[in-house]
Amino acid sequence: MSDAVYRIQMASQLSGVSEPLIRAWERRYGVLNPKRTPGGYRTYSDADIEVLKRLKQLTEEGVAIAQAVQQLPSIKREVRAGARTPPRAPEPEELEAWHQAVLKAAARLDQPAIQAVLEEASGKLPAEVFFDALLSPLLREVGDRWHAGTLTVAQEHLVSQAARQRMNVLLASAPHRGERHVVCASPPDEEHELGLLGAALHFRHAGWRVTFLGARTPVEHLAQVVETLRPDLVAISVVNSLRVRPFLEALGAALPRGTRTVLGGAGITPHRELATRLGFQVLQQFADVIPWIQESS
Amino acid sequence: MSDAVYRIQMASQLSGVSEPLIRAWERRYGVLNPKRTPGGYRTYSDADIEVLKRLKQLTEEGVAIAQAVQQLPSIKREVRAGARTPPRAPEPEELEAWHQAVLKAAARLDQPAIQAVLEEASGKLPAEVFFDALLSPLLREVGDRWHAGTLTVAQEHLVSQAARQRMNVLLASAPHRGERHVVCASPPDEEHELGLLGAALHFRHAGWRVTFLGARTPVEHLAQVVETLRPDLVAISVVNSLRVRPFLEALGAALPRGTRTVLGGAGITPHRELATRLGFQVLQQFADVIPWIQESS
DNA sequence: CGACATTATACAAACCTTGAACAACATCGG
DNA sequence: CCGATGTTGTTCAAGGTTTGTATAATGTCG
Repeated sequence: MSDAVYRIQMASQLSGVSEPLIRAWERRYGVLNPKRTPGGYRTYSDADIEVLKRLKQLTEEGVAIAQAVQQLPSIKREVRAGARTPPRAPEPEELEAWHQAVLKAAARLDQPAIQAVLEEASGKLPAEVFFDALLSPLLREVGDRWHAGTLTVAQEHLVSQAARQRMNVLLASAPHRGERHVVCASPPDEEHELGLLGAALHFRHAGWRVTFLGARTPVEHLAQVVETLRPDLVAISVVNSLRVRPFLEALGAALPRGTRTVLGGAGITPHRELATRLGFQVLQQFADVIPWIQESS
Repeated sequence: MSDAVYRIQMASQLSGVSEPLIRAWERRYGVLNPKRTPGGYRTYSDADIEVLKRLKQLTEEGVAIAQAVQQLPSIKREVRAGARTPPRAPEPEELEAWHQAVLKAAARLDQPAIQAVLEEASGKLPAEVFFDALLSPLLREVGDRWHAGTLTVAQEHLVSQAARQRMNVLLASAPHRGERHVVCASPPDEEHELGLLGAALHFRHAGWRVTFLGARTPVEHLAQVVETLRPDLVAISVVNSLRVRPFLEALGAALPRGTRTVLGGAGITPHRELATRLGFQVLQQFADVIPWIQESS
């Protein structure tokens, strides 16, 4: 509550709640009592933004705003608890401990132990933070070590198998409903599914309806789904697929005109130009969906 | 948690009871006394939703609503205790209803609906029964229909994707530790993972420690794991792998002498003889692990 | 001055409520 | 077997509530 730094326009952009609506909520339900400048301008703090985000999420899940507001005390408690740890690195020591514990268990090929650590961590962290701050760096390191030869294929697979399983659990328990609809998929010969799972998780928590087709999706399959469901967005993750070029061309031909499509993952970088020419949007990493999700259509 | 947050529309969606019926039940039998907003709108809590779900289940089983209502006190006690409905033998009609519901949702390409049905079923049935009596036949039918051309590739994938996700959730929440240790895997070019997941689930519930390597396991990977962990058993599922023969030969060469190995799945049948000669045990279907699990010691 | 905010009022779409009626079905006495 | 009666889920219309957005007139900031 100390630093009230954002004006209403910025608060609106950061939270995804429209300006008039923020004022309406304040007037009608007394949500937030933003400090005012001498001239009467509202100023919002980071905590205020979080509250707004949470309220928006609740309404998108089908809870009426009037009822959502009644939960304000618990929401604020949540926010305060979440704010105690910096959003970037929640408890760096604990994260590092989990990180090392997984690597140790992997060295022993002890899958139950890997799963146990991931389960503990995913229980103590918000799902998205779990993915962004622990799982994602962990798998990057495991991949690097594998390339460097200090980790065997078995160890690498064991970790990614456990990670995939945990992500499936998180995804299944994430909110389901949403106005906007995204279809998540990867090329037919793509083996890595985790980036896509991470993206799907972010979308769900941002209030999207997610249809998850998974890695190794035939173009024909994807086209059928898009044609029938007409999603607002198609999100495609490319990591180690080898046939990106034919895939992109087939995709361009198969998708209905005007389908908004975003591509992400390490594997897309070499084909950025082709993808752009075909009308796709390209992200450097799939982590970059995060800001993109907020941007409204 | 007595927060009454859902309006009647949401309560209807979440419980599966139609809006007018919720009101009718309230009017006629005094079921639930939802709080009201100042304007008179009903608001329901999570516990209310559970009660509605339970009532719906009872009526669908043939219990008259008037009778079901008399059980309300015990229902509410159940809900308050958070107790799941006691596991019971799968009712053929209910199974059939779920079965059809999934097929219908698949026809609409409605993945959230598929997931919802599977989630409901897996909550009401013991995990193994859920797999054996619902998921397994369901996927066989979906596969058949796909071959027959009455189901598109998209619909088939959507169902198996949702099934895989649900199985991952079940597997993650199954008991972890055990005396005997089994490693579950499939050939490097195997695409179907569900049979393997089912087997893993059975093993876990039978008290085994399971190391789950998943579909598409390189032989090298499997060999490393077996060599290090020295499991009591290696279980391998083969469904639509095309290179079974080289896989089996590589496996025979790579696994340590005396590794007890069991092979199952539709894809193994043509190679039964070779497998037996190499010292592997062959099951007709992977469902046959079930007696096998118990038998061994 | 231009971009941005403020308040107050208004409005339409989506949503909910009540009460009554209705159709389908079972049960029971004749 | 028939019709009467009760149960149960659904449908409809009229009228109120909630909620996001729009407008106008005015003020603040850099």
